[in-house]
Amino acid sequence: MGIKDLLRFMKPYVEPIHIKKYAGKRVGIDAYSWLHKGAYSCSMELCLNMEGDKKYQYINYCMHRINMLRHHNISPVLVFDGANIPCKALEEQHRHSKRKDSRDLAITKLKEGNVNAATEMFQRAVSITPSMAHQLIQILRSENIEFIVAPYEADAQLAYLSSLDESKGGISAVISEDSDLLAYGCSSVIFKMDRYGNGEEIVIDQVFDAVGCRPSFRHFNKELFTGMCIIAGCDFLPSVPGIGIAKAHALVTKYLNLDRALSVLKYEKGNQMPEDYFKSFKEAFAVFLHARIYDVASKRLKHLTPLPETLLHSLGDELDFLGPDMPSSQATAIAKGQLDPSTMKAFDELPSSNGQRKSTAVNKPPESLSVQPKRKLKQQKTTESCFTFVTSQKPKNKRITVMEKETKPNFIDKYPELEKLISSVNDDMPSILDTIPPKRSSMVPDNNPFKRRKQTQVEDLEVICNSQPTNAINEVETKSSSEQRSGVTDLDKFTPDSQKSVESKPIKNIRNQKSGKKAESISAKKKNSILNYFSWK
DNA sequence: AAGCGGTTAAGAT
DNA sequence: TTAACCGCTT
Repeated sequence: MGIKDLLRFMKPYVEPIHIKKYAGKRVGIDAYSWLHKGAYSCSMELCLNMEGDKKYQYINYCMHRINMLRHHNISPVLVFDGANIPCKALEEQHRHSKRKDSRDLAITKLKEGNVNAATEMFQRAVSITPSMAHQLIQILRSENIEFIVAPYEADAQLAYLSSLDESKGGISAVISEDSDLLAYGCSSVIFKMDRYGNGEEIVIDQVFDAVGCRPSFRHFNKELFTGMCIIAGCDFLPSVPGIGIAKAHALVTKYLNLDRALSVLKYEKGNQMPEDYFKSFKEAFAVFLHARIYDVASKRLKHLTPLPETLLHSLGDELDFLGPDMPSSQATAIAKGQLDPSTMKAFDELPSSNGQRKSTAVNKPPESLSVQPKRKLKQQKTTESCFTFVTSQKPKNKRITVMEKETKPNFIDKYPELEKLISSVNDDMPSILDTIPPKRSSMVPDNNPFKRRKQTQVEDLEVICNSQPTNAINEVETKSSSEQRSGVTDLDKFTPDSQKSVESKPIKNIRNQKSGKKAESISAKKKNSILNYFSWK
């Protein structure tokens, strides 16, 4: 996922920070990455759609982090993925089938009694369903936490918000794990943020401005940077064999012009280059720079950055690969979390995550459990456990221990029979949670557990942060004319001589040998050349 | 020197 | 599931 090796390559520009750097600011969050991490701890419960509240622990995880941010006076803005864009359809399909395989294997292992192996496979099998996202959204609503569901890629939406002034609903930084954010043009991205708020930040303007730091990005701009990312290999277009991030960077640095860089690339690697590479490149470029996003102010879909008429033309007036446009009302309903962006059905009418639960109760977030008449006692306890982030008067460490111990001893005892396991887990759980006084959540915890641990760590970090690289003197700046730079990234000027090659079959190379069948069926569609590349994966 | 496939160690929940 | 490392290839 993301841009191959980009983060490693950008290492010199990574700065350890603490999130409190953004105190008083709005910060965007790639909700999917949190949902996914949160789902690890309850992957089996989610995969099997087991009864009980354990499967809502991912919500706990997300809220924990949200409250950590709020503790530092940061306004979180959670951004959810919408529909898949067509160019990602194949990859999604692929992931889905891998997850299904993992799930089947997990169940087999479980039946065999190998719980450890089963757990591992369940963790590979979890997928984040719209239903899960919606459950988190319901909590966010009730807790007055800002969120938005992107029409398509959350990354693009985050990049758009990142480009807006805070006074216009913009955000000052993005928390994510995905290097794609940089390719989308986010100005400030925080990677690997832990539960205390420590993370690694890349600020793209600092990258462009840095003198004497290698690799040098002097004279780069966002378009060139995105172009470099695509050449290095991204989700939408694999790199030409033998080309990685370093070569891509060297090419773009040398010519500061994507047309020329690609021409040279074709000259040097033409024989290994798919015929429609240029067109695919342009489409990938459009995905990164002109993706469809939701504009809150106008309540409409817009392009991340305005799409030049000429580029539109050179793409054959064909923008389906960005996902279809949609009416304002629909886009708004999606953005507000009222419509499932994939099915376009209202969320309340959705069946539960795997579509087979009888009771609606299990489909509701833990918050609602206190009004469920059935199994009241147990559920109230667990409900509380789902909100430990908010109020606990207890020391955090104690809580964490409780949560950890809650699971394993339980299902280990029961593994021999899957059916029993599914139906009865939680029903006779040891009441470890009994020791926790049932308290109702309050939004802003004064006793926020993140505080203590953080302060010491943060101070250490600040020392690190202040030590800037000072080897600047050695850097010899390459002279390049500004005329050369101006407009050089204008993709409209692309003159690929192989536009029609979209219809041609993908060139055989190492990557497509395994999936030749798929590749052909796709090229038969001859719709979108990016798809041809996906079939190679 | 860079890419790339394979292996291994460390991390998280 | 990364990240780091090794050895082989270009």
